[in-house]
Amino acid sequence: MQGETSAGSPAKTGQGSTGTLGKVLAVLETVVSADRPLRFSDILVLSDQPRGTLHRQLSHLVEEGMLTQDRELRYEPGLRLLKFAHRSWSKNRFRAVAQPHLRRLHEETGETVHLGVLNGTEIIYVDKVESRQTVRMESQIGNASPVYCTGLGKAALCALPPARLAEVLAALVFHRFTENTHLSVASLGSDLDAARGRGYAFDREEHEAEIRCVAAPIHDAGFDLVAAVSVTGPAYRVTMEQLEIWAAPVRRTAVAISEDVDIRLGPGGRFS
Amino acid sequence: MQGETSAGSPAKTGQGSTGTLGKVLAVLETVVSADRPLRFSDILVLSDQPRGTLHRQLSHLVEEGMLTQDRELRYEPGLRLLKFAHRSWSKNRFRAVAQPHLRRLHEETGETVHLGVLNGTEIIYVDKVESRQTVRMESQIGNASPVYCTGLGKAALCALPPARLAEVLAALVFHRFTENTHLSVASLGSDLDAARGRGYAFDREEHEAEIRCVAAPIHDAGFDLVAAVSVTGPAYRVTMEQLEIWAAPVRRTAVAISEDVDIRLGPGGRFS
DNA sequence: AATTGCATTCCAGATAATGGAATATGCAGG
DNA sequence: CCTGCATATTCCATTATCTGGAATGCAATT
Repeated sequence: MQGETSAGSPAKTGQGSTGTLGKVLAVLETVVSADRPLRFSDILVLSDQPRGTLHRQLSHLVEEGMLTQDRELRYEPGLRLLKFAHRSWSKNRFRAVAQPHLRRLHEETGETVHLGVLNGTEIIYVDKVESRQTVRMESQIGNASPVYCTGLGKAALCALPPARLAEVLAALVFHRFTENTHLSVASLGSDLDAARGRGYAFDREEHEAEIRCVAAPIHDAGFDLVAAVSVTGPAYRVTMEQLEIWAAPVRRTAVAISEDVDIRLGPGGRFS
Repeated sequence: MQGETSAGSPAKTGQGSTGTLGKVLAVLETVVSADRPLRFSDILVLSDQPRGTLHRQLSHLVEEGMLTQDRELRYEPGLRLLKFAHRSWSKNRFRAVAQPHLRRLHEETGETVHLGVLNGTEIIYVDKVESRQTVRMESQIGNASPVYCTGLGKAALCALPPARLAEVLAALVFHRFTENTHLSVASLGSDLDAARGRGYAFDREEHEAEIRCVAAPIHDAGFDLVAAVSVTGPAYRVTMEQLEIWAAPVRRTAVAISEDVDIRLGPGGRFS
């Protein structure tokens, strides 16, 4: 009953079990995911709803502040989403527990540290610590990336019990981001086996060219929460040798967070 | 038809015109606003829905990833909210246009700079620049504060055409945050008149003790977007005299952003 | 075993969502 | 000024979905 919620692929989310809510959220997701404001007819093509229905759904979303309309009638994400997210983020207990550990890891390595939570076939970035004060949420927080091409994603998969891993693997849809991106379960699988053996996973410019990282898995006692920490940097500065050196502190951090989660959040103290 | 959407008071949001969506979002807001995970019966008391209905709504929200349930059956905000917000924030065109101006203002003053958008009777923090790398979204981004006790809020109200100002004032519900908080429309009104005259508003420890700020209004040509910039700091370091000095650069920044919005986003180029 | 305090499920009836078709609106070019 | 085209918006009979009071399930507690 709580298996494959996730909101996996960008395509169709609410198949029907959530009634009208699923459909409306699918529409919302369509608009929010778009990289430009969409007009009614754009959305009509992207969604599989009939005209009248879609129009009412959009009106309701606007009226509720989840979407806004500009003067040219195009739809854009609304401010209420930000409001929701702020609360959701600032009260996330898992993040709060992990934060001091991330800080420490950042001090040891000097590079950007990320914390991501496994959500279906995606990793959602929940926190980050970086030196340059380019800063802010802009970068990553809330961003969702595929599991198969990120250090965080692969590390998280390593922590997963076999049955659940199989589910995730079966649900993957591969997309080539760089020339190193895994494009098959076979290829990904052997990488995962190696990572599981070592206790940490690499991202060898698989998601973005010139970016590398090491990541280690985090999980709570019941595997309700599966996550990962990573240290990331530009290829010119961060060699594979360097990553091997950082692997130890990254693992240590991951273990420390895992322990803290079980202690501080207690049994049944999920995250957010 | 687009008047008092807003989601004003924390109490009851969806009155019915948005059908079932409004009710579900009200439930979501209840859970997300709470400062601790809520059990079913807690929510039952807070919402005015009957048992069966509420239970189904919560199930649907969980299934869609908007909420999560921990092992003790308590409900917490889900990760999908973060995902939505990231996109909503990172694509916000108004924020992108304003950012360089905020940076410049921060360099001039050395204190924290905020950007907020008026939304009903609240100001929603959309961006911020600060020196200390305490950093990140944690602080404010996405946070919603009342208009009547914040510099940003009062500045934004100054920009409002009389008719719309009256609407907002009529909808206010006052709450005392400090001993300086305005508690009546009369008191707020004369403060606003003074601010309008000067071109900038103060927050004299009205929202939080020991915190002061100066803020100036921003708006686009059609008043579809009403916002404000501010410089904020701790009272021991930031005197009222200091604020008077910063008023000029703050106003300049506000004007520059207003102009940029009309140029760069063009007519009908709303924000988000 | 009985009780209490929950969460969860049921199902007939009420209501709001549906969706195809008609209408309105805005903007070209004739 | 009219006409045609491409949009967005509204209508309304049908029906799927939501509603909500009451019954049931499930664990702790006494």
